[in-house]
Amino acid sequence: MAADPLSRVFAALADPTRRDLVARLAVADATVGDLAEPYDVSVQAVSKHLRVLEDAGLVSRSRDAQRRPVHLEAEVLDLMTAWIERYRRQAEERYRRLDDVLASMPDDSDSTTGPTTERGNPS
Amino acid sequence: MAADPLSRVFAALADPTRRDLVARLAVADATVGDLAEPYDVSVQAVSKHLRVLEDAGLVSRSRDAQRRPVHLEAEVLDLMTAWIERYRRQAEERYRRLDDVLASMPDDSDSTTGPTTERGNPS
DNA sequence: CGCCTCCTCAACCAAGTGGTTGACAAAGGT
DNA sequence: ACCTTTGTCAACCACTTGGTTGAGGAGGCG
Repeated sequence: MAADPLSRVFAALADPTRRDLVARLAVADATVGDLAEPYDVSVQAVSKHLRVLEDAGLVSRSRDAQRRPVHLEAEVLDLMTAWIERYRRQAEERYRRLDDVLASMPDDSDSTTGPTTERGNPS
Repeated sequence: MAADPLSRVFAALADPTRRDLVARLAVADATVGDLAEPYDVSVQAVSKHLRVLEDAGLVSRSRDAQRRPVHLEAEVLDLMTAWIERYRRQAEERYRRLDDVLASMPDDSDSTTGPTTERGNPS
């Protein structure tokens, strides 16, 4: 399974059931049984989902008698927002610069096809 | 494949190669060949990755002769940040309230074990 | 002690994923 | 007109995934 943390977090949240679990855990800690109840899948399936979330660092399980209360570790979410925001902003910045270029260019029928012209090719 | 848009976006970014593609596309549009060059996988593999990104709405492909310049559609990222932020904030809020409760409670040796006590059990 | 509850582990299965290779369409270059 | 470049489609493969059932461990309860 994907070694890097970021992939694990993204993958963990790529499942609707898992996202719903996170949503519910944002409200309150809960036991596996409580969490499983609304969905019509087995408790084992939910337990597996929780393990995925745990491996992603999104959730922690402690002990309370036979119960294993699940707790949301929300900090990991910042990892994602950091990544996302970085590139969203970068893309925005690029569009802004492109607009500037286009604005300062009266008309040039060759470059209207695409911005491919200013590509910085590696190697 | 996961029907809902949010799952598709999360799943799309759960792969390091795909995240790298997004990162590079944030800088500039590029052709499939350009994008494939740095990785030591086939062009077909990259083309597949791009399709996943496209299905997630993260990327669009146009035409320029035989080339198919790929363009990043950064707006979809907001879908994710919206989701993430919502629950991160909700969790934070909860911790704040819990702190308040604990602060207003001098000492109660029974409730120190866990916050399980204030669980709102359904049905 | 014996049972019942809560949960995980193990084995299995169908479907999806990331990769490969091979064939081929589309468009230019010569 | 050919050949080359650029990219997709299709078939195939190993592996992962989300689900199932069955067994079992850990810990109260009568």
